[in-house]
Amino acid sequence: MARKPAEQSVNRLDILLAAANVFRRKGYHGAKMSDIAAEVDLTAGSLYHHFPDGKQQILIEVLNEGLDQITAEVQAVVDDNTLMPDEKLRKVIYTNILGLTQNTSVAAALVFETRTILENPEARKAYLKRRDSFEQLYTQVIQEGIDAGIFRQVDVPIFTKTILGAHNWVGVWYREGGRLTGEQIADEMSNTFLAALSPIGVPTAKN
Amino acid sequence: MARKPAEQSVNRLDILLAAANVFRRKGYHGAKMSDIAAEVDLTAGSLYHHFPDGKQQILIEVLNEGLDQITAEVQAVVDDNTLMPDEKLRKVIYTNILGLTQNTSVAAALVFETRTILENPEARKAYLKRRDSFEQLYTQVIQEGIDAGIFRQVDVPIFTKTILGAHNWVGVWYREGGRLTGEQIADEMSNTFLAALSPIGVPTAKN
DNA sequence: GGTATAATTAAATCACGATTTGATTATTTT
DNA sequence: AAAATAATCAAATCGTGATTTAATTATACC
Repeated sequence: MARKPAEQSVNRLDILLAAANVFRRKGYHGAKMSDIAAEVDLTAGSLYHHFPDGKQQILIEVLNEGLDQITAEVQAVVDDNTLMPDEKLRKVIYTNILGLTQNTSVAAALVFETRTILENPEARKAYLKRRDSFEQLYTQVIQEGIDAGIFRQVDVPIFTKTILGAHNWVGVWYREGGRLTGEQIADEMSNTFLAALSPIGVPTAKN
Repeated sequence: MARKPAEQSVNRLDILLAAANVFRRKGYHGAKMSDIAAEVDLTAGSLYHHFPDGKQQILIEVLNEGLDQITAEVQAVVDDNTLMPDEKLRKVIYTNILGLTQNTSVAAALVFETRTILENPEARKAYLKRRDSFEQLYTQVIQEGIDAGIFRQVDVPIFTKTILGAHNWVGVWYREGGRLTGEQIADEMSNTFLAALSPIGVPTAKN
């Protein structure tokens, strides 16, 4: 039954990537089906052969695939029990940022287009669940470090959102061929957050 | 000539605020002129009396006003020469975050809708200039601290974007009436970045 | 080679939403 | 209370863009 797909025809993944590119340039609502189609040398109507449920479904799959992939990469680090909390967090941040710089279109979609998917009641719940799981990876690692006395006592949810906000933004401003490589940026940012968690030298709030 | 505006009629600022609210809920492209109008008890057509140039002009003014206001608040702190670099940065961060939590609709627009304005060639240049000036406020304060030997030697542009990314994200997730007040969040986050700049306890990169 | 299925297209359809237009009502000025 | 101007509305207009449809071409399977 399941016949081998033809070699030259486009597949779902091609289309998702193309869509992510167009979304980055114009945003979801600004992206015409014909724009996405053109990106893979098709006509607008042809997309409905691959995605019968249309434009919104394409967005949903871009975000789900994108989030799942980055989650898997980070999860692998979290599951590595040979790492101390500080090394682990450093590697988590590094992995996360490198992932974003390697696929900026999807990274940007995860920042800018999530809101759109959240308006869809069915997709909403599933997506929020995924996103919470992802966020959990960070809270978990940070909490472990605090419990182990390696990190100072921060407000874990806020610190997590601080990291994630900084990360998200990388997907927006990073451009290949810029002053720094993805690796250098990932290094610098993991240094920053590790320093922020260092238990010594905590400044006292003056406000 | 300039007659006093009628007491009950809506003014431009009402409309800009209303638009920001709708933009937050639906995004610029998802926001109908009738949605914005309804928010101030008008019909879609009436908006053209106040904004002859239409929807995009409304967005442009929302972003310009919003950015100008937050810039002014931060600038005032930067100009205070009685502050040491670390106190100054703390206060800058605090002020910035508090500003965002106090007007989340505009804050969200500054994150999500900037891309739209950048597609408009005329508005683009002016807006980028404003945004650069704003970013400069941070790079300047951070650099001063490094030069004074109070901060460790970070990559200033990256550190700035790290801070700004974290800030931007506050405007997205913060909700009034949540676990923490805007002040508490501002405190926590300024602690984080001040700690990150602390010259002692710098962890060595292991990647 | 013939048949079933997949991939694609060109040309409708169809709704929606920004903007325009031509009144109508309110307010201010004198 | 006119006259002028501002604010508003209801009802067109008008283009655009997602989706549908019916046909055409390509590929896989036997």
